[in-house]
Amino acid sequence: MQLEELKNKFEQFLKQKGHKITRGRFGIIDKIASYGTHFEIEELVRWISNQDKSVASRSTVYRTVRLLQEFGAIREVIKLGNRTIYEFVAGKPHHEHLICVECGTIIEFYKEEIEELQDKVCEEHDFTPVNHRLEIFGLCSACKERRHENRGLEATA
Amino acid sequence: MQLEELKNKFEQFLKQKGHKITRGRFGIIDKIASYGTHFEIEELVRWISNQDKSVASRSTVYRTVRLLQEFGAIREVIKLGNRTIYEFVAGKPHHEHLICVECGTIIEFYKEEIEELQDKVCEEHDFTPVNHRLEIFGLCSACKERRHENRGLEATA
DNA sequence: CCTCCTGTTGCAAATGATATTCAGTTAGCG
DNA sequence: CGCTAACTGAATATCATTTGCAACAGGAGG
Repeated sequence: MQLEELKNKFEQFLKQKGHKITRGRFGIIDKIASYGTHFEIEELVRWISNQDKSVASRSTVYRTVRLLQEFGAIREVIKLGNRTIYEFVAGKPHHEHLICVECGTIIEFYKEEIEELQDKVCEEHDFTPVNHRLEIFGLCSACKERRHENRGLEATA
Repeated sequence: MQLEELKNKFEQFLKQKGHKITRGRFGIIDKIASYGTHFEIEELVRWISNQDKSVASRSTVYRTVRLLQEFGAIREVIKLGNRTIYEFVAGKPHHEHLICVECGTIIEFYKEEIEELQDKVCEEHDFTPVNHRLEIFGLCSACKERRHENRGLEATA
C-alpha cells in the first residue's frame, strides 16, 4: 500500500525538521486518506470528531494540514468565496479542476498541452513557476439540464 | 473616457435590479479606478478612508465590491492564503496571472491556445464554463536573482 | 527502563476578513 | 412634495484560521 510509503516519507520529513512522530499526526493522515480526495478543513474536523474524537483536536488538524502541505501530500486546489478545498495528493499525478457552481461537483482533468503552454509563458516572462492552479467554474451536465427545465417552466408561467 | 461608459452601464444594471443610484457607489468606482488594477478590499478601505472618508464606510465598500462583481466590473483574480486580490476589469481583455510569491509582483498574460484548450476540455466533460482563473505562483526574475546571490553567500559561509 | 528537554496537544481566547443588524438617512416613483 | 423602499455607517456577529498557554508525550542519553 502506497499510503505506508507516504507515511514513511513524512516521518523522514518530520525528523529532518526536528519535529516529532506523533499519534495525532499519523491518525490525521489515515482519516484524510479514508475521507476521499477533496475536503475542507472544517469538514474534516467534523468528520474526525464524529468518528473518533481521540484522533486529534481542531487545532491539531489545522496544524497538521499545514505540515502536510509543506511536505507536499496535500494541495489547496480550489478557492471559492471564503472556502478552501484541499486535496490529498498522495502520489496522484498533477491535474486541474472543473467545479460546478450549482451542485459542487468536482471534475479532475489533465491537459499536457496546457502545462506546456504555461511553461512557455513563464519562459517568455523570465518567471520561475513553483506551482499553479487552474479552476474552471461552471455548470456540470446535470445542472445544465436542470436549468433548462426550469427555464422552460418559467417561460410558460 | 470609457469609465463614464462603465458607470452608465452600471447605472442600468442597478436600475434593473431595483437598486438606487447613490453617491457612495459611484465614488467607490472612482476610487477603484484611480487606485490601480489590483487591490485587496481592506487595502481599498484604508486608501479611501485616507483620501476622503466621506466617500464610503467599510461596509459600503464591501457591499459595493460585491455589486461590482455581480455586474462584472471587478473580478477575484488571485486567492493566496487568506488574501483575495481583486482587479478592476473595466473592459480590459481577459487574462491570467503570474504571481511572485517572494515580492508579490503580478504579471498579466494571455494565451489564446490555453483558452481554446480549456474549452475543449469542457466540451469533453459536457461542462459549461462560466469563468475560470489560472494562477501561476513562482519567482519573478528579480527575486530569482536575489535567491541566487543569497545561495552564493550561504555556500561560502 | 527512567529522566529530562523539547516539541506537541487541547482548549480557549485572539485574529482577520467579511457579513449582518438596526436605526437613521436618502433616492426617486407617483 | 411625500412616502416607501433601498441605502448607509457603526457596531456587532460570524466564519475560518491562528495563537497563547499549561499540561503532556516523544525520544535521545544515561
